[in-house]
Amino acid sequence: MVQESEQTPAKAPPAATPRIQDVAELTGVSIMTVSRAMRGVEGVSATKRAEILRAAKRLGYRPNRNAVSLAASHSTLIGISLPTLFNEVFADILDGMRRTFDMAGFDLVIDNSDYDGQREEAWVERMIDWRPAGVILSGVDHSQRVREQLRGSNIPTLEIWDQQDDPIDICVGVNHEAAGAMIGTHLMALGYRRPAFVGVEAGRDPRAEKRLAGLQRAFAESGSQVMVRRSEKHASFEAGMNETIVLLGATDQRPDCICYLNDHMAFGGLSTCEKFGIAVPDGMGIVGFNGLGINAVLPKPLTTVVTPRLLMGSMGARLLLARIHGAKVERRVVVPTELFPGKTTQLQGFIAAAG
Amino acid sequence: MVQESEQTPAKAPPAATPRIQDVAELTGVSIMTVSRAMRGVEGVSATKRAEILRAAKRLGYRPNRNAVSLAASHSTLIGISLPTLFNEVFADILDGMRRTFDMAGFDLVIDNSDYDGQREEAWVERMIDWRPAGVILSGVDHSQRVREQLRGSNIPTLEIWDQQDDPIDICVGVNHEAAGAMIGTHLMALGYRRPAFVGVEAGRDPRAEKRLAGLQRAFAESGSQVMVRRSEKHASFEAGMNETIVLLGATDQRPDCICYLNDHMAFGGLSTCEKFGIAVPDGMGIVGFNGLGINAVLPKPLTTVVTPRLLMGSMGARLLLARIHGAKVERRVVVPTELFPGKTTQLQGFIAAAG
DNA sequence: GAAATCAACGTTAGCGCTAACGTTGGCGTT
DNA sequence: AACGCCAACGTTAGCGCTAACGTTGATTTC
Repeated sequence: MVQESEQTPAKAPPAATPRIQDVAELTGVSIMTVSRAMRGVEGVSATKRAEILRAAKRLGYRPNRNAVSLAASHSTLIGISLPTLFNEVFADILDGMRRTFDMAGFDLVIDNSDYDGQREEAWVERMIDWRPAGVILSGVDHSQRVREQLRGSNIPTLEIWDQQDDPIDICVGVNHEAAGAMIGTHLMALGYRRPAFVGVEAGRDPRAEKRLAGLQRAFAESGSQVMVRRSEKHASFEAGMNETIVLLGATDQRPDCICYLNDHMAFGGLSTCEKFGIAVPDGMGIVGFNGLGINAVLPKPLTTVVTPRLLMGSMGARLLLARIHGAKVERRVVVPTELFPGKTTQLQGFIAAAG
Repeated sequence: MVQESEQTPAKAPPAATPRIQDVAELTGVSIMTVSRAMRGVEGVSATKRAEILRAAKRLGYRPNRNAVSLAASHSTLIGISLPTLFNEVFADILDGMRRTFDMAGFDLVIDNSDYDGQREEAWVERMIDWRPAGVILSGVDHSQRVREQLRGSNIPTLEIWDQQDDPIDICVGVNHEAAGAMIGTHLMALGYRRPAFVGVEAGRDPRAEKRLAGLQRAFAESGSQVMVRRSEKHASFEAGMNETIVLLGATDQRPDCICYLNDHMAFGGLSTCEKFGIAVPDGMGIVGFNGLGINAVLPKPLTTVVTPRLLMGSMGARLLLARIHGAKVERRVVVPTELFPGKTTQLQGFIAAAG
């Protein structure tokens, strides 16, 4: 009989989580009006909007994001791939971006690739399956496939921390080659002639390689070769110590200054020199990179290059947001770096003793 | 005329991204069969499955995760809230979990709360809107609202790094109070009687407070009070230096040993002591926490408590996965810690010189 | 050899929302 | 008074997939 369906109102199985329908019924409007009210788009009178919002709050209604994402054909997720999380640089960049995305209502899906291109490639592919509002990659060195996939799917993409003329979409970063050259020029002016560089295995950190290239270019002017040591481990205090020990052991051609991949490594190098009784900066110049927090309290602050990581993060985030909202934005933003002359290099030029 | 619709086949607007429908048409089966084949569930012959998979690959078809999430009433996202990312402990825990979730096809939505309960609360609420497969929180100290929301929404929840009898759902962690007591007992056995503790502001790190409580409980047996210094900054090398300087300045009641919130702080303390000409361990005992990487290469390794962070991460991840798949699992797992006697505390008991 | 069984599929009905378009009634215009 | 216009709603048709329940034909059972 027809009665049955009336006796058992099919509409409301005691739903645990309220749906938009429930709010609509409670307020006596259509679900479309609720949708409009919730999203804050126009087409609802102020009175009704307030009423709907009150009802939603009373029911504890919150839009199901999966449904929103499907209906809107894109999610409010932002995918972000970093090489590693245990690194002050990326932690700072992330921190700079977080607030901006948070306030705009986006959630971050984070992955760390361990500096592995394959992993990044696989992750980008999976990320696209979420139809994210945007994707953020670190650096500008990505496989052709990654570039194609992101461009093809038309997802706003930000490359951060490094930069180039032809980014996938937009980029905000430091000119690493120039930063390296800046260090080299500075060291040459101070009279250093036997430079060394301590980094990690080639390919593990493309930005560091660019800085090395800049360093080499600068020193080439005085005909100086840059000795290069690459650690197989992370760019840490420990690795800095180990590689420095090796460099100090080269008695025939011991360098007169060492540039490190970052401040942590440089601090390890500084400690090693002091432990071995080598005076810094008189017997050895030490240069770090990034201007990390640790440098502010070291008894002997490192000569380093300060990178504006928080700024880069927030700027990148705002740019990507603008891009997501369809605004025309700069494709390439180069943020400035600054050389900080610490106490681990000479104060002024000196004549290097012949090797 | 009716012809129109036939002349313009409405089925295929030159879709950029292929849908399940496209694969179905290409293979000549229903979309349901494609769905089954893609997900690897039974109900498809091996031949047809292979054929479908080949077609999907050829078209570059990948399921839209938003649609999957909506249809399945839950997503393959795992929300994870950490107090901070710039911290080896949480980076390690995250690292331990990552692989497991990665292989199982889950993506991580990460947030860092900056040790702010309000932020965590807001994030949990927003996270639930994604109907995530699971949620991971750090520690066991959460607001009542967070507990209710997660329990009410029936989302598998893992609390990690700390533990208690009544977790929201399941927990995997260290017994911090016991670890603190272990340190205290050890120090007392070595003859130390004027202990100090260096941490951060109360409430910022509940785990550290529990360790302090354990330390106090142990030392109470010998009637010793624990001097407490709290930094307003992060628990870093720098903060360790600063607070140690203050403690060393207390000439009337200078402590004979200092326990730090973590190894980084302890290293800062060690450096400070050496800088001030205070012999370690003879003039001062130094104890860290966690057994971080840095300790492996320090010339004078710290006495510390080693926490199995990677293990905790992978164990937690596997447990949560099992929970997600409906298995009955332990609600509470306490992972063991180990005291590592370094060279920053006495090797055996000594009679403390009277203050 | 008829009924029962079971892989291997297909059909139907949504998941919970939004885009796009349709409707209504009040107000100004000439 | 007839018309146009425009807020302020409602209706319709999906977004792309899966759960649950058919259907079918070949194989098994006694």
